[in-house]
Amino acid sequence: MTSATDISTRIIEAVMAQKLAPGARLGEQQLAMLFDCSRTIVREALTQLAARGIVTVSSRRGWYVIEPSLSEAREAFEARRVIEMGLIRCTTSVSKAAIKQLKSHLAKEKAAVKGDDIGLRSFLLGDFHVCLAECLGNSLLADTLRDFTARTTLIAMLYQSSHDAAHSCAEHVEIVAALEQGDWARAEQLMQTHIGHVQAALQLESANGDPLAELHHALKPLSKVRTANGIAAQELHTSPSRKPSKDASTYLGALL
Amino acid sequence: MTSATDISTRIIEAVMAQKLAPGARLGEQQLAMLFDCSRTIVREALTQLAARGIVTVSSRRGWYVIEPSLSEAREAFEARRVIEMGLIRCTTSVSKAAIKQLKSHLAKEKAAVKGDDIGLRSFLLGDFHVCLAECLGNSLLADTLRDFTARTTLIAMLYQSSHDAAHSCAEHVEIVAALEQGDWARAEQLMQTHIGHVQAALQLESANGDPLAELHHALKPLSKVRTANGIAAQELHTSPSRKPSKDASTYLGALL
DNA sequence: TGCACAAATCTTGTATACCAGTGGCATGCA
DNA sequence: TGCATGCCACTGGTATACAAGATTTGTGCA
Repeated sequence: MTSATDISTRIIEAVMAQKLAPGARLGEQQLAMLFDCSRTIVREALTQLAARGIVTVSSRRGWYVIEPSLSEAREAFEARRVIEMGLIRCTTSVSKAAIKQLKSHLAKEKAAVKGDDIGLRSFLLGDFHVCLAECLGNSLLADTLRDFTARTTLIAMLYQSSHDAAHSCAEHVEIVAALEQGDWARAEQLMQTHIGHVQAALQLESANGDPLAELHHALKPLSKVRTANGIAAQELHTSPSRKPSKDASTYLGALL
Repeated sequence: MTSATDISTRIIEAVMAQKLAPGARLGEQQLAMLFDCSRTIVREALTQLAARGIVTVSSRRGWYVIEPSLSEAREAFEARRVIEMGLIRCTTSVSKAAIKQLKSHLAKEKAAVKGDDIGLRSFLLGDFHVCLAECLGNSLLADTLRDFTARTTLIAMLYQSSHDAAHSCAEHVEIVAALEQGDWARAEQLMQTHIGHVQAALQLESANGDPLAELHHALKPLSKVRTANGIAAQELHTSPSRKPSKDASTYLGALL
């Protein structure tokens, strides 16, 4: 038995951990088995996520993790830039406790970057930004940022991000250092370039002026796309076997 | 028969039109009758709105329009400031069509300010900001802003805004003029002061250092609070008569 | 062999039945 | 009269049954 919020939280976390790829199917029945609850609860969770822009429902076909278009990708990055830079710009002071919490987060990030849990690494790199917003004293924007970060994570998966985790982490460290010194202007500038780096690592430009490029990329064999990040994409995208076993853990395992 | 999205849209609009006050009760059964659908659909709509932070559910008691606390109010205004100013700051050009659309919106605003439909006036004054975000090319932030604007509208109702509609509208006109001239810095500055004015019109400060002031205000008779805006609060807050008639239109009429 | 059509199956959409917690009201006792 | 307690009505919480659309599979014909 699980609550709807638990399920939606788990799905968001799985997305941030790159364990659920764009386009992944989220069958109501499958989730109900997986979380040992009725479809009603699953539906509630998926409805929440749809309102937050993480999943969409295709009528009588199923629920799917969103696959942001190029323009949506651009908007998502712009939105993050606006919020995160604006948040720093509006900051006048950061408490000791907040700095401590951020540093604690950075420690976790560093450990994850050294370790081999790619999911955890991806999650923490994204969660830093949520944590930052929270520490800067605006949980409303933090919640919004969580959704947007999940979005950009999906975009990164979809558009083959070549971004380096260690580099990202190092930039996070610099940002926190600037905040600790009270150098807001520098922190803002660092955030600007940081998000720029993340965005630049995508292959968004390929479609500029060439409407076929997107299609071309979309039709690439999945194995090529995903193994670069060391994630077994097949497992994510494959639909359940025709006669699904009662053991739901055989698929959607990313959520457990 | 109505879809869940229709219902949630209607509720958001009612909030922006100040036709649903903070704390207003949204009974599932009542809404189901009002919109001629089952509780399932209503529940879906309310779940969406809860995810967007417009309503909350009190277990086994009912759904209620949120009543933002002082700190939530502060966060909401900061969030709006961050997003709207950031959006203007990131703007490099505004299309002719966008300016035209904004001017069309301003015309509607002016008409509403002169007219006597207070609901429409309130809605349009808030919708301007959503429209602006849309025209600046970010519908993701526009959607976010819709929720935040609804939030600040509720805050304005809760904390007795003394804000003047005509003044607000005039400021909107100035902002669009600055955008048309390509004077982003000025537009940003105008937006800053505009949101500042809206926020300053609230009685948020009263509670600074005096924890009783909030309680004191909260316990004021509602009629005092609301009639200043010319809205019959009783109608909004009054619970249905003990033996509710089948005719749902007797209450929650704000939604029709 | 290839294609069109039909049936079966799977999946979501919606309504409803039933359960459980909350609050109000009446009753009875001090 | 004032207060505590127990009952009842009401409201949301959850599961489930059934309907309806989409997709896939199977079959027969050219």
